[in-house]
Amino acid sequence: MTSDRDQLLRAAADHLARRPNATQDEIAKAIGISRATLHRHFAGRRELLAAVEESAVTRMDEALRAARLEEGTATQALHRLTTACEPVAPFLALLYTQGQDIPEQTHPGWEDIDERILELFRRGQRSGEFTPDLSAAWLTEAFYSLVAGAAWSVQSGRVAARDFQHMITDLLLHGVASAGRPSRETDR
Amino acid sequence: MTSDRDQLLRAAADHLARRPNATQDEIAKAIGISRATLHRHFAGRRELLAAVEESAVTRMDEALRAARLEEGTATQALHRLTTACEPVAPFLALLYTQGQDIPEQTHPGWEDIDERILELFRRGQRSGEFTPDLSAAWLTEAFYSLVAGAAWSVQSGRVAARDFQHMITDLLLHGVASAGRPSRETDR
DNA sequence: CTCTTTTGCGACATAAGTGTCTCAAAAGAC
DNA sequence: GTCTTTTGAGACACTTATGTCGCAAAAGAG
Repeated sequence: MTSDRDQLLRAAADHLARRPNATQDEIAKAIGISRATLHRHFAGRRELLAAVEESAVTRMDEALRAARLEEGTATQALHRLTTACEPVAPFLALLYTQGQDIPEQTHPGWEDIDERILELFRRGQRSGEFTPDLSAAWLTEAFYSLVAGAAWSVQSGRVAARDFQHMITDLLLHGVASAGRPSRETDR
Repeated sequence: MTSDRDQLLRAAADHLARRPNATQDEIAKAIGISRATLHRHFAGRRELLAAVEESAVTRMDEALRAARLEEGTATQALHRLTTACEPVAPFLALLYTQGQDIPEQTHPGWEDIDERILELFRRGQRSGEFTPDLSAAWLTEAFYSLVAGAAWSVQSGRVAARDFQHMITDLLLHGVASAGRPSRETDR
């Protein structure tokens, strides 16, 4: 039984998102391999988390590239961003459980990622699509929070995976108040 | 130097929110007491987290009671809820780092709390104030996510504490898109 | 099929963190 | 001021988890 490292990483990340204090022994059991094998791939918790983060940064980078945030309206770009983030969401949810200082301080890649998302919100504000009443910093934080929250809800079965993109962007763009909400076609 | 248990709990929770894997030794140092004293108040990590959760449930219960969610419009109630949650937000942020299964499974109090928030969103949907396009389950999850995200942002200095209530409810009610946003007075 | 690589198991060594205890010092109460 | 309570420090015992190793079995490659 040869294990695909990426698959192991994903399964381990999933388990850790639910049980952030899990031991290596517990993780190994949960994903169906031996502790020795887990150790051969990720020599301890530190290295496992570092691999998760590395993977998250790489995938977020790819997602952002695929989303081409400078093209089209800011609203369209936000849709593309959310869709592109979906496969990375479980990783982001896990990183949230490790504390807020990890992303910013341990991997330089986050700075660039944050800056690009921040710039999207700023662009939307400059173009008049997005309100200037809420700071771009808060909007970026809110975006991450909603993505992580959605990932957890999907994982726990409270909401359907197919609604991921829609529920985040709909709430982020239009909020919950009925008054002022666009009809279904106005977004595009 | 006599330590106030509640104050210790608060300080420990703050530290743990930033460093979820911190040892008791590290926590004790960070909050300025000895490990022995920390142990006298909270006999180990398990007991510390249990105290945090107990405190969070109690405070959320009080917050919900103070917010009187059945009174007035759902929109008004949401404002009151967010304001009332503010002092509990750092505890909620910490509980997020401990995994999503902790709140629902370890303390029965969360069920009641969740149900009351869920009911607020449902009430808003029934009255036509809130859109039926987004599930109440997602809205409840999103509410928690934004509260935790705001708590982290305030803690890290990225946004100002005085903006807590406004930035959450504004985003949750109206979203970020300029089109369709109410003027400043339409909320009340 | 053979040969190579990967894996799991079990045992034990090692490391890190927690629990416990004593006692003097510090702080609180009156 | 005296007496009581709380605290911190240090030492050591205990617990838990991780690291390491050898080797046979399982799996993969050709």
